[in-house]
Amino acid sequence: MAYWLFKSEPSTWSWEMQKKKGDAGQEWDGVRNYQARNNMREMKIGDLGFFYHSQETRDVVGIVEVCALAHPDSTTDDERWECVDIKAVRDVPDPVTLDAIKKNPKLAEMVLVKNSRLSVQPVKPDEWAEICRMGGVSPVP
DNA sequence: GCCAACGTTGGC
DNA sequence: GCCAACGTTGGC
Repeated sequence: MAYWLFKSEPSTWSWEMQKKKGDAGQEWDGVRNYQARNNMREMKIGDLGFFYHSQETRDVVGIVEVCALAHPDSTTDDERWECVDIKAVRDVPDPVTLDAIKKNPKLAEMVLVKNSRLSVQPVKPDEWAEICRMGGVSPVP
């Protein structure tokens, strides 16, 4: 079981939109970055991820689960780009802001802090637990 | 809205 | 294979 973080601008694809998809899930399309794609290729069914809103509120607002392995991205004919499907699992009752993450020494090594531009990134188990604690959500759905 | 950081592209 | 130019992202 691995942990991840998915970043999205709410104006493009928000947590509300993701939740409306329910258990059907949604493909995480539009990624045009090799590192992000490679991360998606590593994902397994049942892996969990944070849903992070960039640009506007800059916070972790939800938890998602990988529900389809990497497959060709339906929004392009370019074979290089693949994506997984994810479904919303639950809200984070107390959204964890980037600010709070940066202030927490335990989270100083997070990719979110070190490489803010990577849109799909791995999260370490202890980072997962810490953010769940801060967000008031159980680390296991 | 600005700009730094980063990734990608393409000429050589 | 290098590197300059360019485009994009995302924090501020």
